[in-house]
Amino acid sequence: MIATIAPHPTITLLQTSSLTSVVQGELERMILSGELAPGAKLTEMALAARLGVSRGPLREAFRMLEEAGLVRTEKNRGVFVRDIPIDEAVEIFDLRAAMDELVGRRLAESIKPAALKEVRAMVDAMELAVKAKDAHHYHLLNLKFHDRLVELAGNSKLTAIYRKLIKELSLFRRLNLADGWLMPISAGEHRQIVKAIASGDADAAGKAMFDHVIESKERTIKNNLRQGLAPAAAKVQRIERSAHDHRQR
Amino acid sequence: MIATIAPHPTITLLQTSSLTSVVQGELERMILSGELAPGAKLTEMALAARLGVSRGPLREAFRMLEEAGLVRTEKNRGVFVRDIPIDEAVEIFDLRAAMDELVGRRLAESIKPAALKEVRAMVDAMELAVKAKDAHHYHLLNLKFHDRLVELAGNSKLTAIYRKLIKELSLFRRLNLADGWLMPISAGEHRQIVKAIASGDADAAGKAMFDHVIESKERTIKNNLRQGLAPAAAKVQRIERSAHDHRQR
DNA sequence: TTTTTGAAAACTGTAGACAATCTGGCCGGG
DNA sequence: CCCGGCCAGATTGTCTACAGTTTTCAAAAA
Repeated sequence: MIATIAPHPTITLLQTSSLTSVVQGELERMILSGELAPGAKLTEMALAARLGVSRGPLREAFRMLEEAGLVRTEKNRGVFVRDIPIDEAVEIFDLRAAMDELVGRRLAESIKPAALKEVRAMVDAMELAVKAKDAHHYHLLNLKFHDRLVELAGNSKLTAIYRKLIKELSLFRRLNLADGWLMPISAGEHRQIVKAIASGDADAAGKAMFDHVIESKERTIKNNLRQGLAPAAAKVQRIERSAHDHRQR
Repeated sequence: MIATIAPHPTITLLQTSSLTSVVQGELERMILSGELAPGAKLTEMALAARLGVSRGPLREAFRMLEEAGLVRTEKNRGVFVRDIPIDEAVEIFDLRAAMDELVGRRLAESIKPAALKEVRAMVDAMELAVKAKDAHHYHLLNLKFHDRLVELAGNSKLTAIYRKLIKELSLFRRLNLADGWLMPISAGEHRQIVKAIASGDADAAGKAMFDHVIESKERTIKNNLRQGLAPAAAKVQRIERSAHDHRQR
Protein backbone atom coordinates (compact mmCIF):
# COMPACT_ATOMS: atom_id res chain seq x y z
CA MET A 1 0.00 0.00 0.00
CA ILE A 2 2.89 2.35 0.77
CA ALA A 3 4.38 1.95 -2.65
CA THR A 4 1.23 3.26 -4.34
CA ILE A 5 1.94 6.87 -3.49
CA ALA A 6 2.27 8.40 -6.95
CA PRO A 7 0.24 6.61 -9.64
CA HIS A 8 1.81 7.96 -12.80
CA PRO A 9 -0.91 9.23 -15.14
CA THR A 10 0.37 7.17 -18.04
CA ILE A 11 0.12 4.03 -15.97
CA THR A 12 -3.44 4.81 -14.95
CA LEU A 13 -4.23 5.46 -18.60
CA LEU A 14 -2.94 2.09 -19.70
CA GLN A 15 -4.79 0.40 -16.90
CA THR A 16 -8.13 1.90 -17.72
CA SER A 17 -8.19 2.47 -21.46
CA SER A 18 -8.64 -0.35 -23.88
CA LEU A 19 -8.44 0.04 -27.62
CA THR A 20 -12.22 -0.18 -27.74
CA SER A 21 -12.69 2.80 -25.42
CA VAL A 22 -10.12 4.89 -27.26
CA VAL A 23 -11.70 4.07 -30.61
CA GLN A 24 -15.13 4.83 -29.20
CA GLY A 25 -13.96 8.25 -28.03
CA GLU A 26 -12.23 9.01 -31.29
CA LEU A 27 -15.22 8.01 -33.41
CA GLU A 28 -17.49 10.10 -31.22
CA ARG A 29 -15.19 13.05 -31.65
CA MET A 30 -15.15 12.62 -35.41
CA ILE A 31 -18.92 12.35 -35.54
CA LEU A 32 -19.65 15.31 -33.29
CA SER A 33 -17.11 17.49 -35.08
CA GLY A 34 -18.81 16.75 -38.37
CA GLU A 35 -15.75 15.04 -39.78
CA LEU A 36 -18.07 12.07 -40.19
CA ALA A 37 -21.31 13.65 -41.37
CA PRO A 38 -24.79 12.22 -40.79
CA GLY A 39 -25.50 9.50 -43.31
CA ALA A 40 -21.83 8.71 -43.86
CA LYS A 41 -20.92 5.06 -44.04
CA LEU A 42 -18.36 3.76 -41.59
CA THR A 43 -16.46 1.05 -43.43
CA GLU A 44 -14.79 -1.30 -41.01
CA MET A 45 -11.58 -1.99 -42.85
CA ALA A 46 -11.00 1.60 -43.85
CA LEU A 47 -11.57 2.94 -40.35
CA ALA A 48 -9.56 0.16 -38.75
CA ALA A 49 -6.62 0.95 -40.99
CA ARG A 50 -6.99 4.67 -40.37
CA LEU A 51 -7.07 4.24 -36.59
CA GLY A 52 -4.41 1.56 -36.57
CA VAL A 53 -6.47 -1.16 -34.91
CA SER A 54 -8.07 -4.39 -36.03
CA ARG A 55 -11.76 -4.83 -36.69
CA GLY A 56 -12.57 -6.38 -33.34
CA PRO A 57 -12.21 -3.32 -31.10
CA LEU A 58 -13.72 -1.17 -33.85
CA ARG A 59 -16.86 -3.28 -33.99
CA GLU A 60 -17.18 -3.17 -30.23
CA ALA A 61 -16.96 0.61 -30.38
CA PHE A 62 -19.68 0.55 -33.05
CA ARG A 63 -22.02 -1.28 -30.67
CA MET A 64 -21.45 1.35 -27.98
CA LEU A 65 -22.11 4.20 -30.40
CA GLU A 66 -25.19 2.39 -31.66
CA GLU A 67 -26.59 2.07 -28.15
CA ALA A 68 -25.78 5.73 -27.59
CA GLY A 69 -27.83 6.64 -30.66
CA LEU A 70 -25.00 8.13 -32.71
CA VAL A 71 -24.89 5.48 -35.42
CA ARG A 72 -27.28 2.97 -36.88
CA THR A 73 -26.45 -0.52 -38.09
CA GLU A 74 -27.98 -2.31 -41.06
CA LYS A 75 -27.28 -6.01 -41.01
CA ASN A 76 -24.85 -7.09 -43.69
CA ARG A 77 -24.74 -3.54 -45.03
CA GLY A 78 -22.74 -1.58 -42.56
CA VAL A 79 -22.75 1.16 -39.97
CA PHE A 80 -23.87 4.71 -40.74
CA VAL A 81 -23.76 7.97 -38.85
CA ARG A 82 -27.31 8.60 -37.77
CA ASP A 83 -29.37 11.43 -39.17
CA ILE A 84 -31.84 12.70 -36.59
CA PRO A 85 -35.22 13.46 -38.21
CA ILE A 86 -37.14 16.55 -37.20
CA ASP A 87 -39.72 14.54 -35.28
CA GLU A 88 -37.08 13.01 -33.08
CA ALA A 89 -35.42 16.38 -32.55
CA VAL A 90 -38.75 17.74 -31.35
CA GLU A 91 -39.13 14.83 -28.98
CA ILE A 92 -35.67 15.45 -27.59
CA PHE A 93 -36.49 19.12 -27.04
CA ASP A 94 -39.63 18.21 -25.10
CA LEU A 95 -37.71 15.75 -23.01
CA ARG A 96 -34.97 18.28 -22.38
CA ALA A 97 -37.60 20.77 -21.29
CA ALA A 98 -38.87 18.43 -18.61
CA MET A 99 -35.35 17.68 -17.46
CA ASP A 100 -34.31 21.32 -17.42
CA GLU A 101 -37.39 22.20 -15.43
CA LEU A 102 -36.14 19.82 -12.76
CA VAL A 103 -32.71 21.43 -13.03
CA GLY A 104 -34.14 24.89 -12.52
CA ARG A 105 -36.07 23.80 -9.46
CA ARG A 106 -33.09 22.11 -7.89
CA LEU A 107 -30.80 25.04 -8.51
CA ALA A 108 -33.29 27.51 -7.08
CA GLU A 109 -33.38 25.44 -3.92
CA SER A 110 -29.72 24.73 -3.45
CA ILE A 111 -27.35 26.71 -5.63
CA LYS A 112 -24.29 28.07 -3.85
CA PRO A 113 -22.98 31.64 -4.18
CA ALA A 114 -19.82 30.54 -5.97
CA ALA A 115 -21.83 28.63 -8.56
CA LEU A 116 -24.21 31.53 -8.99
CA LYS A 117 -21.30 33.84 -9.65
CA GLU A 118 -19.97 31.38 -12.17
CA VAL A 119 -23.14 31.13 -14.22
CA ARG A 120 -23.61 34.89 -14.10
CA ALA A 121 -20.17 35.25 -15.65
CA MET A 122 -21.25 32.86 -18.39
CA VAL A 123 -24.33 34.95 -19.10
CA ASP A 124 -22.14 38.04 -19.28
CA ALA A 125 -19.85 36.30 -21.74
CA MET A 126 -22.82 35.36 -23.89
CA GLU A 127 -24.03 38.93 -23.98
CA LEU A 128 -20.60 40.01 -25.10
CA ALA A 129 -20.79 37.45 -27.89
CA VAL A 130 -24.18 38.86 -28.88
CA LYS A 131 -22.76 42.36 -29.10
CA ALA A 132 -19.86 41.05 -31.15
CA LYS A 133 -22.33 39.14 -33.36
CA ASP A 134 -20.19 36.06 -32.92
CA ALA A 135 -22.79 33.33 -33.43
CA HIS A 136 -20.34 30.47 -33.27
CA HIS A 137 -18.83 31.57 -29.99
CA TYR A 138 -22.31 32.22 -28.65
CA HIS A 139 -23.35 28.71 -29.57
CA LEU A 140 -20.41 27.20 -27.69
CA LEU A 141 -21.07 29.35 -24.64
CA ASN A 142 -24.73 28.40 -24.76
CA LEU A 143 -23.91 24.69 -24.74
CA LYS A 144 -21.46 25.20 -21.89
CA PHE A 145 -23.98 27.27 -19.92
CA HIS A 146 -26.72 24.67 -20.05
CA ASP A 147 -24.33 21.81 -19.46
CA ARG A 148 -22.98 23.53 -16.38
CA LEU A 149 -26.45 24.22 -15.02
CA VAL A 150 -27.39 20.57 -15.37
CA GLU A 151 -24.15 19.53 -13.74
CA LEU A 152 -24.72 21.91 -10.83
CA ALA A 153 -28.12 20.35 -10.22
CA GLY A 154 -26.19 17.46 -8.69
CA ASN A 155 -27.97 14.51 -10.32
CA SER A 156 -25.29 12.55 -12.17
CA LYS A 157 -27.78 10.31 -13.94
CA LEU A 158 -29.63 13.35 -15.19
CA THR A 159 -26.35 14.88 -16.33
CA ALA A 160 -25.33 11.76 -18.20
CA ILE A 161 -28.63 11.44 -20.04
CA TYR A 162 -28.76 15.16 -20.76
CA ARG A 163 -25.35 14.98 -22.42
CA LYS A 164 -26.39 11.99 -24.46
CA LEU A 165 -29.41 13.88 -25.71
CA ILE A 166 -27.30 16.91 -26.62
CA LYS A 167 -24.95 14.72 -28.61
CA GLU A 168 -27.84 13.16 -30.49
CA LEU A 169 -29.37 16.54 -31.09
CA SER A 170 -26.12 17.76 -32.62
CA LEU A 171 -26.74 15.23 -35.39
CA PHE A 172 -29.87 17.13 -36.29
CA ARG A 173 -28.35 19.35 -38.91
CA ARG A 174 -30.92 22.06 -39.07
CA LEU A 175 -30.23 23.75 -35.77
CA ASN A 176 -30.71 27.46 -36.00
CA LEU A 177 -27.12 28.32 -35.23
CA ALA A 178 -26.70 31.07 -37.73
CA ASP A 179 -29.80 32.98 -36.74
CA GLY A 180 -27.94 35.97 -35.50
CA TRP A 181 -31.02 38.07 -34.91
CA LEU A 182 -32.38 35.54 -32.42
CA MET A 183 -29.37 35.59 -30.16
CA PRO A 184 -30.52 38.63 -28.15
CA ILE A 185 -33.80 36.89 -27.29
CA SER A 186 -32.07 33.71 -26.18
CA ALA A 187 -29.54 35.72 -24.17
CA GLY A 188 -32.32 37.59 -22.43
CA GLU A 189 -33.95 34.32 -21.46
CA HIS A 190 -30.68 33.17 -19.98
CA ARG A 191 -30.47 36.21 -17.78
CA GLN A 192 -34.03 35.62 -16.65
CA ILE A 193 -33.22 32.01 -15.81
CA VAL A 194 -30.33 33.03 -13.60
CA LYS A 195 -32.46 35.69 -11.97
CA ALA A 196 -35.17 33.18 -11.12
CA ILE A 197 -32.62 30.72 -9.76
CA ALA A 198 -31.02 33.42 -7.63
CA SER A 199 -34.40 34.41 -6.22
CA GLY A 200 -34.83 30.91 -4.83
CA ASP A 201 -38.26 30.54 -6.41
CA ALA A 202 -38.28 26.94 -7.56
CA ASP A 203 -41.47 27.21 -9.60
CA ALA A 204 -40.26 30.32 -11.40
CA ALA A 205 -36.82 28.88 -12.10
CA GLY A 206 -38.30 25.64 -13.36
CA LYS A 207 -40.75 27.44 -15.57
CA ALA A 208 -38.05 29.76 -16.92
CA MET A 209 -35.89 26.83 -17.99
CA PHE A 210 -38.82 24.86 -19.35
CA ASP A 211 -40.04 27.78 -21.41
CA HIS A 212 -36.56 28.57 -22.64
CA VAL A 213 -36.12 25.07 -24.06
CA ILE A 214 -39.60 25.04 -25.56
CA GLU A 215 -38.99 28.36 -27.28
CA SER A 216 -35.66 27.10 -28.49
CA LYS A 217 -37.54 24.13 -29.91
CA GLU A 218 -40.03 26.35 -31.69
CA ARG A 219 -37.31 28.54 -33.12
CA THR A 220 -35.71 25.39 -34.46
CA ILE A 221 -38.93 24.15 -36.02
CA LYS A 222 -39.58 27.50 -37.62
CA ASN A 223 -36.03 27.56 -38.90
CA ASN A 224 -36.45 24.06 -40.26
CA LEU A 225 -39.60 25.02 -42.16
CA ARG A 226 -37.85 28.02 -43.59
CA GLN A 227 -34.96 25.86 -44.79
CA GLY A 228 -37.39 23.32 -46.10
CA LEU A 229 -39.05 25.93 -48.28
CA ALA A 230 -35.74 27.25 -49.56
CA PRO A 231 -33.42 24.29 -49.32
CA ALA A 232 -30.91 25.50 -51.89
CA ALA A 233 -28.67 27.23 -49.41
CA ALA A 234 -28.08 24.14 -47.33
CA LYS A 235 -27.28 21.84 -50.21
CA VAL A 236 -23.57 22.48 -50.43
CA GLN A 237 -22.69 20.57 -47.29
CA ARG A 238 -24.60 17.47 -48.31
CA ILE A 239 -22.68 16.48 -51.38
CA GLU A 240 -20.74 13.64 -49.85
CA ARG A 241 -23.82 12.19 -48.24
CA SER A 242 -26.00 12.36 -51.29
CA ALA A 243 -24.80 9.02 -52.59
CA HIS A 244 -26.31 7.14 -49.69
CA ASP A 245 -29.90 6.56 -48.89
CA HIS A 246 -30.90 7.91 -45.51
CA ARG A 247 -33.45 5.38 -44.41
CA GLN A 248 -33.96 5.16 -40.70
CA ARG A 249 -35.00 1.84 -39.24
CA MET B 1 -43.24 -3.64 -54.71
CA ILE B 2 -46.23 -5.85 -55.32
CA ALA B 3 -44.39 -9.01 -54.35
CA THR B 4 -43.59 -7.61 -50.91
CA ILE B 5 -47.08 -8.16 -49.60
CA ALA B 6 -46.42 -10.79 -46.96
CA PRO B 7 -42.92 -10.50 -45.46
CA HIS B 8 -42.69 -13.82 -43.68
CA PRO B 9 -41.73 -13.28 -40.05
CA THR B 10 -38.88 -15.77 -40.23
CA ILE B 11 -37.36 -13.92 -43.15
CA THR B 12 -37.57 -10.60 -41.37
CA LEU B 13 -36.01 -12.23 -38.33
CA LEU B 14 -33.04 -13.51 -40.29
CA GLN B 15 -32.60 -10.17 -41.97
CA THR B 16 -32.53 -8.17 -38.78
CA SER B 17 -31.11 -10.40 -36.10
CA SER B 18 -27.42 -10.99 -35.80
CA LEU B 19 -25.85 -13.20 -33.20
CA THR B 20 -24.86 -10.08 -31.32
CA SER B 21 -28.41 -8.81 -31.06
CA VAL B 22 -29.77 -12.20 -30.01
CA VAL B 23 -27.07 -12.57 -27.38
CA GLN B 24 -27.73 -9.04 -26.18
CA GLY B 25 -31.41 -9.79 -25.74
CA GLU B 26 -30.75 -13.08 -24.01
CA LEU B 27 -28.23 -11.58 -21.59
CA GLU B 28 -30.64 -8.76 -20.84
CA ARG B 29 -33.36 -11.28 -20.11
CA MET B 30 -31.10 -13.27 -17.83
CA ILE B 31 -30.04 -10.15 -15.97
CA LEU B 32 -33.51 -8.70 -15.55
CA SER B 33 -34.94 -12.05 -14.47
CA GLY B 34 -32.31 -12.29 -11.76
CA GLU B 35 -30.77 -15.39 -13.27
CA LEU B 36 -27.61 -13.32 -13.39
CA ALA B 37 -27.67 -11.42 -10.13
CA PRO B 38 -26.06 -8.01 -9.52
CA GLY B 39 -22.35 -8.43 -8.89
CA ALA B 40 -22.14 -11.70 -10.81
CA LYS B 41 -19.18 -12.11 -13.09
CA LEU B 42 -19.86 -12.78 -16.75
CA THR B 43 -17.03 -14.99 -17.92
CA GLU B 44 -16.65 -14.82 -21.68
CA MET B 45 -15.78 -18.40 -22.44
CA ALA B 46 -18.35 -19.89 -20.11
CA LEU B 47 -21.18 -17.71 -21.46
CA ALA B 48 -20.07 -18.21 -25.04
CA ALA B 49 -20.19 -21.96 -24.59
CA ARG B 50 -23.54 -21.76 -22.84
CA LEU B 51 -25.10 -19.64 -25.56
CA GLY B 52 -23.42 -21.52 -28.37
CA VAL B 53 -21.56 -18.58 -29.90
CA SER B 54 -17.97 -17.46 -30.02
CA ARG B 55 -16.51 -14.67 -27.94
CA GLY B 56 -16.75 -12.01 -30.63
CA PRO B 57 -20.53 -11.48 -30.71
CA LEU B 58 -20.62 -11.94 -26.95
CA ARG B 59 -18.13 -9.13 -26.39
CA GLU B 60 -20.11 -6.87 -28.71
CA ALA B 61 -23.23 -7.60 -26.69
CA PHE B 62 -21.27 -6.74 -23.55
CA ARG B 63 -20.48 -3.31 -24.95
CA MET B 64 -24.17 -2.65 -25.65
CA LEU B 65 -25.19 -3.72 -22.16
CA GLU B 66 -22.41 -1.61 -20.72
CA GLU B 67 -23.62 1.47 -22.55
CA ALA B 68 -27.14 0.66 -21.39
CA GLY B 69 -25.92 0.62 -17.80
CA LEU B 70 -26.70 -3.02 -17.05
CA VAL B 71 -23.12 -4.25 -16.68
CA ARG B 72 -19.79 -2.72 -15.83
CA THR B 73 -16.42 -3.66 -17.30
CA GLU B 74 -13.10 -3.75 -15.49
CA LYS B 75 -10.17 -3.90 -17.85
CA ASN B 76 -8.39 -7.23 -17.82
CA ARG B 77 -10.71 -8.43 -15.08
CA GLY B 78 -14.02 -9.02 -16.72
CA VAL B 79 -17.63 -7.93 -17.00
CA PHE B 80 -19.98 -7.84 -14.02
CA VAL B 81 -23.70 -7.31 -13.61
CA ARG B 82 -24.05 -3.85 -12.20
CA ASP B 83 -25.32 -3.22 -8.72
CA ILE B 84 -27.18 0.08 -8.53
CA PRO B 85 -26.30 1.96 -5.33
CA ILE B 86 -29.04 3.69 -3.38
CA ASP B 87 -27.82 7.14 -4.44
CA GLU B 88 -28.18 6.28 -8.10
CA ALA B 89 -31.60 4.76 -7.48
CA VAL B 90 -32.68 8.02 -5.88
CA GLU B 91 -31.37 9.97 -8.85
CA ILE B 92 -33.30 7.74 -11.21
CA PHE B 93 -36.50 8.26 -9.23
CA ASP B 94 -36.09 12.03 -9.40
CA LEU B 95 -35.47 11.84 -13.11
CA ARG B 96 -38.48 9.57 -13.59
CA ALA B 97 -40.59 12.04 -11.65
CA ALA B 98 -39.73 14.82 -14.05
CA MET B 99 -40.40 12.59 -17.04
CA ASP B 100 -43.68 11.29 -15.65
CA GLU B 101 -44.82 14.83 -14.96
CA LEU B 102 -44.43 15.49 -18.66
CA VAL B 103 -46.32 12.28 -19.37
CA GLY B 104 -49.21 13.33 -17.15
CA ARG B 105 -49.46 16.72 -18.81
CA ARG B 106 -49.43 15.26 -22.28
CA LEU B 107 -52.03 12.65 -21.48
CA ALA B 108 -54.35 15.19 -19.86
CA GLU B 109 -54.18 17.21 -23.04
CA SER B 110 -54.56 14.49 -25.61
CA ILE B 111 -55.59 11.09 -24.30
CA LYS B 112 -58.27 9.34 -26.34
CA PRO B 113 -61.33 7.62 -24.89
CA ALA B 114 -60.14 4.16 -25.85
CA ALA B 115 -56.83 4.68 -24.10
CA LEU B 116 -58.56 6.08 -21.05
CA LYS B 117 -60.73 3.03 -20.87
CA GLU B 118 -57.66 0.85 -21.16
CA VAL B 119 -55.76 2.45 -18.29
CA ARG B 120 -58.89 2.43 -16.12
CA ALA B 121 -59.08 -1.30 -16.64
CA MET B 122 -55.47 -1.58 -15.50
CA VAL B 123 -56.25 0.36 -12.34
CA ASP B 124 -59.19 -1.94 -11.70
CA ALA B 125 -56.93 -4.95 -12.13
CA MET B 126 -54.46 -3.51 -9.66
CA GLU B 127 -57.15 -3.00 -7.07
CA LEU B 128 -58.16 -6.59 -7.49
CA ALA B 129 -54.57 -7.61 -6.88
CA VAL B 130 -54.57 -5.48 -3.74
CA LYS B 131 -57.68 -7.23 -2.46
CA ALA B 132 -56.09 -10.58 -3.24
CA LYS B 133 -52.88 -9.44 -1.51
CA ASP B 134 -50.97 -10.62 -4.55
CA ALA B 135 -47.90 -8.41 -4.31
CA HIS B 136 -46.06 -10.02 -7.20
CA HIS B 137 -48.96 -9.64 -9.60
CA TYR B 138 -49.50 -6.09 -8.39
CA HIS B 139 -45.88 -5.29 -9.10
CA LEU B 140 -46.15 -6.55 -12.67
CA LEU B 141 -49.36 -4.63 -13.26
CA ASN B 142 -47.79 -1.53 -11.80
CA LEU B 143 -44.86 -1.75 -14.20
CA LYS B 144 -47.22 -2.31 -17.11
CA PHE B 145 -49.46 0.58 -16.06
CA HIS B 146 -46.65 3.12 -15.95
CA ASP B 147 -45.05 1.80 -19.10
CA ARG B 148 -48.33 2.10 -20.96
CA LEU B 149 -48.92 5.64 -19.73
CA VAL B 150 -45.48 6.68 -20.95
CA GLU B 151 -46.10 4.98 -24.26
CA LEU B 152 -49.44 6.71 -24.66
CA ALA B 153 -47.78 10.08 -24.19
CA GLY B 154 -46.52 9.64 -27.72
CA ASN B 155 -42.88 10.61 -27.30
CA SER B 156 -40.82 7.65 -28.45
CA LYS B 157 -37.55 9.07 -27.19
CA LEU B 158 -39.09 9.56 -23.79
CA THR B 159 -40.44 6.03 -23.88
CA ALA B 160 -37.07 4.56 -24.78
CA ILE B 161 -35.21 6.37 -22.02
CA TYR B 162 -37.93 5.64 -19.49
CA ARG B 163 -37.62 1.93 -20.21
CA LYS B 164 -33.86 2.06 -19.88
CA LEU B 165 -34.22 3.70 -16.50
CA ILE B 166 -36.70 1.08 -15.34
CA LYS B 167 -34.32 -1.67 -16.36
CA GLU B 168 -31.48 -0.09 -14.45
CA LEU B 169 -33.70 0.46 -11.46
CA SER B 170 -34.59 -3.22 -11.42
CA LEU B 171 -30.93 -3.88 -10.60
CA PHE B 172 -31.42 -1.98 -7.37
CA ARG B 173 -32.23 -4.94 -5.20
CA ARG B 174 -33.93 -3.22 -2.34
CA LEU B 175 -37.16 -2.24 -4.02
CA ASN B 176 -40.08 -2.44 -1.69
CA LEU B 177 -41.89 -5.13 -3.58
CA ALA B 178 -43.04 -7.15 -0.64
CA ASP B 179 -44.51 -4.26 1.26
CA GLY B 180 -48.03 -5.52 1.09
CA TRP B 181 -49.44 -2.91 3.40
CA LEU B 182 -48.33 -0.11 1.07
CA MET B 183 -50.15 -1.41 -1.97
CA PRO B 184 -53.46 0.25 -1.15
CA ILE B 185 -51.78 3.66 -0.95
CA SER B 186 -50.05 3.20 -4.28
CA ALA B 187 -53.24 1.91 -5.83
CA GLY B 188 -55.15 4.94 -4.60
CA GLU B 189 -52.59 7.22 -6.19
CA HIS B 190 -53.02 5.41 -9.46
CA ARG B 191 -56.74 6.05 -9.44
CA GLN B 192 -56.12 9.70 -8.69
CA ILE B 193 -53.68 9.92 -11.60
CA VAL B 194 -56.24 8.56 -14.03
CA LYS B 195 -58.87 10.87 -12.63
CA ALA B 196 -56.63 13.90 -13.15
CA ILE B 197 -55.79 12.81 -16.68
CA ALA B 198 -59.45 12.26 -17.50
CA SER B 199 -60.33 15.73 -16.19
CA GLY B 200 -58.03 17.27 -18.77
CA ASP B 201 -56.24 19.34 -16.16
CA ALA B 202 -52.62 19.20 -17.31
CA ASP B 203 -51.17 20.73 -14.16
CA ALA B 204 -53.11 18.38 -11.90
CA ALA B 205 -52.23 15.30 -13.93
CA GLY B 206 -48.57 16.27 -14.07
CA LYS B 207 -48.48 16.93 -10.36
CA ALA B 208 -50.27 13.66 -9.58
CA MET B 209 -47.72 11.64 -11.52
CA PHE B 210 -44.77 13.61 -10.17
CA ASP B 211 -45.91 13.17 -6.59
CA HIS B 212 -46.66 9.50 -7.12
CA VAL B 213 -43.09 8.80 -8.25
CA ILE B 214 -41.59 10.92 -5.48
CA GLU B 215 -43.61 9.07 -2.86
CA SER B 216 -42.61 5.80 -4.41
CA LYS B 217 -39.03 6.99 -4.08
CA GLU B 218 -39.47 7.84 -0.41
CA ARG B 219 -41.14 4.54 0.32
CA THR B 220 -38.14 2.87 -1.26
CA ILE B 221 -35.65 4.88 0.77
CA LYS B 222 -37.50 4.14 3.97
CA ASN B 223 -37.62 0.48 3.06
CA ASN B 224 -33.92 0.55 2.32
CA LEU B 225 -33.11 2.02 5.71
CA ARG B 226 -35.24 -0.57 7.38
CA GLN B 227 -33.44 -3.37 5.57
CA GLY B 228 -30.12 -1.74 6.36
CA LEU B 229 -30.87 -1.86 10.06
CA ALA B 230 -32.03 -5.47 9.95
CA PRO B 231 -30.18 -6.99 7.02
CA ALA B 232 -30.36 -10.57 8.19
CA ALA B 233 -33.60 -11.35 6.41
CA ALA B 234 -32.23 -10.45 3.00
CA LYS B 235 -29.01 -12.37 3.27
CA VAL B 236 -30.23 -15.68 1.97
CA GLN B 237 -30.50 -14.58 -1.63
CA ARG B 238 -26.99 -13.16 -1.70
CA ILE B 239 -25.00 -16.29 -1.10
CA GLU B 240 -23.85 -16.81 -4.63
CA ARG B 241 -22.79 -13.20 -5.01
CA SER B 242 -20.91 -13.01 -1.76
CA ALA B 243 -17.69 -14.35 -3.25
CA HIS B 244 -17.24 -11.30 -5.43
CA ASP B 245 -16.32 -7.82 -4.40
CA HIS B 246 -18.87 -5.26 -5.50
CA ARG B 247 -16.71 -2.31 -6.29
CA GLN B 248 -18.21 0.22 -8.63
CA ARG B 249 -15.87 2.17 -10.85
C1' DT C 1 1.89 -19.75 12.23
C1' DT C 2 2.09 -16.06 9.05
C1' DT C 3 3.93 -13.90 5.13
C1' DT C 4 6.14 -13.87 0.77
C1' DT C 5 7.35 -15.48 -3.60
C1' DG C 6 6.97 -17.48 -7.94
C1' DA C 7 5.20 -20.33 -11.43
C1' DA C 8 1.13 -22.34 -13.59
C1' DA C 9 -3.63 -21.86 -14.88
C1' DA C 10 -7.39 -19.04 -16.30
C1' DC C 11 -9.04 -15.23 -18.51
C1' DT C 12 -9.18 -11.03 -21.26
C1' DG C 13 -7.41 -8.02 -25.30
C1' DT C 14 -6.25 -8.04 -29.93
C1' DA C 15 -5.31 -9.71 -34.46
C1' DG C 16 -6.00 -12.50 -38.46
C1' DA C 17 -8.68 -15.99 -41.37
C1' DC C 18 -12.74 -18.01 -43.38
C1' DA C 19 -17.67 -18.09 -44.73
C1' DA C 20 -21.88 -15.61 -45.97
C1' DT C 21 -24.00 -11.68 -47.95
C1' DC C 22 -24.36 -7.60 -50.64
C1' DT C 23 -23.04 -4.44 -54.65
C1' DG C 24 -22.35 -3.29 -59.28
C1' DG C 25 -21.51 -4.22 -63.94
C1' DC C 26 -21.91 -7.36 -68.02
C1' DC C 27 -24.53 -10.06 -71.12
C1' DG C 28 -28.36 -12.17 -73.42
C1' DG C 29 -33.28 -11.91 -74.31
C1' DG C 30 -37.43 -9.44 -75.24
C1' DC D 1 -33.87 0.45 -76.16
C1' DC D 2 -35.02 -1.71 -71.85
C1' DC D 3 -35.17 -5.56 -68.49
C1' DG D 4 -33.74 -9.46 -65.74
C1' DG D 5 -30.27 -13.00 -64.59
C1' DC D 6 -25.47 -13.94 -63.50
C1' DC D 7 -20.67 -13.47 -62.16
C1' DA D 8 -16.60 -10.88 -59.78
C1' DG D 9 -15.24 -7.78 -56.24
C1' DA D 10 -16.00 -5.85 -51.89
C1' DT D 11 -17.80 -5.85 -47.22
C1' DT D 12 -19.72 -7.73 -43.17
C1' DG D 13 -20.56 -11.75 -39.69
C1' DT D 14 -18.34 -15.13 -37.21
C1' DC D 15 -14.80 -18.07 -35.54
C1' DT D 16 -10.10 -19.44 -34.13
C1' DA D 17 -5.41 -18.38 -32.58
C1' DC D 18 -1.99 -15.90 -30.06
C1' DA D 19 -0.16 -12.39 -26.69
C1' DG D 20 -0.53 -10.07 -22.29
C1' DT D 21 -2.55 -9.67 -17.72
C1' DT D 22 -4.61 -11.27 -13.56
C1' DT D 23 -5.57 -14.80 -10.27
C1' DT D 24 -4.59 -18.94 -7.80
C1' DC D 25 -2.10 -21.82 -4.93
C1' DA D 26 1.56 -24.21 -3.03
C1' DA D 27 6.12 -24.07 -1.24
C1' DA D 28 9.73 -21.55 1.11
C1' DA D 29 11.22 -18.00 4.32
C1' DA D 30 10.50 -15.18 8.48
